[in-house]
Amino acid sequence: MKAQEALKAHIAKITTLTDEQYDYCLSFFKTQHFQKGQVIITAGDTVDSEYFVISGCLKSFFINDDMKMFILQFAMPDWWTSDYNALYNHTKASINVDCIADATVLSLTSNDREMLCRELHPLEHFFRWRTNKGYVATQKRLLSFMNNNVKYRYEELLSQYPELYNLVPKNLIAAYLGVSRETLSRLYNEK
Amino acid sequence: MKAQEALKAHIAKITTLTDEQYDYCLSFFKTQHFQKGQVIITAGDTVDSEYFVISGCLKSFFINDDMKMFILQFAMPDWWTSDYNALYNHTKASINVDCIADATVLSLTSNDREMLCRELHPLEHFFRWRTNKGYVATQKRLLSFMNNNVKYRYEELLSQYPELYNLVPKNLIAAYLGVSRETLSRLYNEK
DNA sequence: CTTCGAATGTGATGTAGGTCACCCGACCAC
DNA sequence: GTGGTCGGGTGACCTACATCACATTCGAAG
Repeated sequence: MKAQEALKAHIAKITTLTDEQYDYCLSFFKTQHFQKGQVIITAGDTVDSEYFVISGCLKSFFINDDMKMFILQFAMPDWWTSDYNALYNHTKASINVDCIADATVLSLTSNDREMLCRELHPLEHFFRWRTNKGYVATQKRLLSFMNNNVKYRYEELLSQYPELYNLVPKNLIAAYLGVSRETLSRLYNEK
Repeated sequence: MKAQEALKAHIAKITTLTDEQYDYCLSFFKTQHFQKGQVIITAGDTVDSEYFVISGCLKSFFINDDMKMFILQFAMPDWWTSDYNALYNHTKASINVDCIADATVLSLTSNDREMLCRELHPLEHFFRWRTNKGYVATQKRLLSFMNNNVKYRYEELLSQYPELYNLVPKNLIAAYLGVSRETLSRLYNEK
């Protein structure tokens, strides 16, 4: 199946499993389809899975007391997303995940992940690598946040992910950059 | 030895090793002492180790083109620090690490870490856990950055790590919060 | 004791970005 | 068609914080 092949290729970049091991692993992943607008994780609910994006686009975001939205991540193909804080600490979700563009994902429950990591050392290696990549990327983003103004961060984002420009409405881009949509709108029009 | 016992206890919270395995692991860690002001990692140099803090305090920080400093992390006892981006991607360091308060640390080279992870599955599990913790914490900090004003973040920081108040000069606190020291100074005096 | 520099406080002024208000046009559902 | 919602633009005004300049305190080195 196509979706599983994509995940297999993704894992194979980092670690090596036998075909039997792949089949075993992949049997715990569930293919799911989401439509634009569909909610996947709701703040306050319990979370038991993480999601590997095959196609389409999800977003993970936080809503504060003033109902303002802050986007943690646009999850594009080959990316993973969930509320990892809730997932690892077994607490209620504090962030939301929903679907921005019709998506196909593979979902894996936290229990199954831990079980697979216990049974298959190479897979634990893979997940260590993956989390590490997320950690480094988040640190970079934090630094850019402290260091650079909105304009710079906007151009940085679009040069890294040009596809976002057409895929995602500007108010969501603004929520990712941590500015108001008005300010973002002024950036590329004036000057 | 005392330092090694602290690390052993730290690892034991997450995973289980036999005494022989502990001895083996710990033999790759090197005890080092640093004095206040001493530099541990310099941006531009190569990085080959990460550091587990036994006592004292280190900071990891970034210096931008205007020579402004941004602090990524105050590394207190039981914390790990390094330039993980450089360490994992084998690039030159882009951040610096130095010593804020006389410190004892255990250092581990990246090569040894990878080798130990390969040989000892439980240790790979430990490192996955640790990175995950850092990832979640950094995401939280990023959200707080987008969401909260300086005053809130200042109080959040001090309520979480009250010992910083006496240990660390205020200009470093400001560099962690991403504001000027003048603004921080005004926060607790006026009002 | 004196000198120096680091850490800190504080006033005056500048500015990036937020907030509010209102606008338009596109795309539905009915 | 009409009404509603969503994405997006723009003007007027506000505010949090930066920047610059200078003063003060205090501890370490001489």
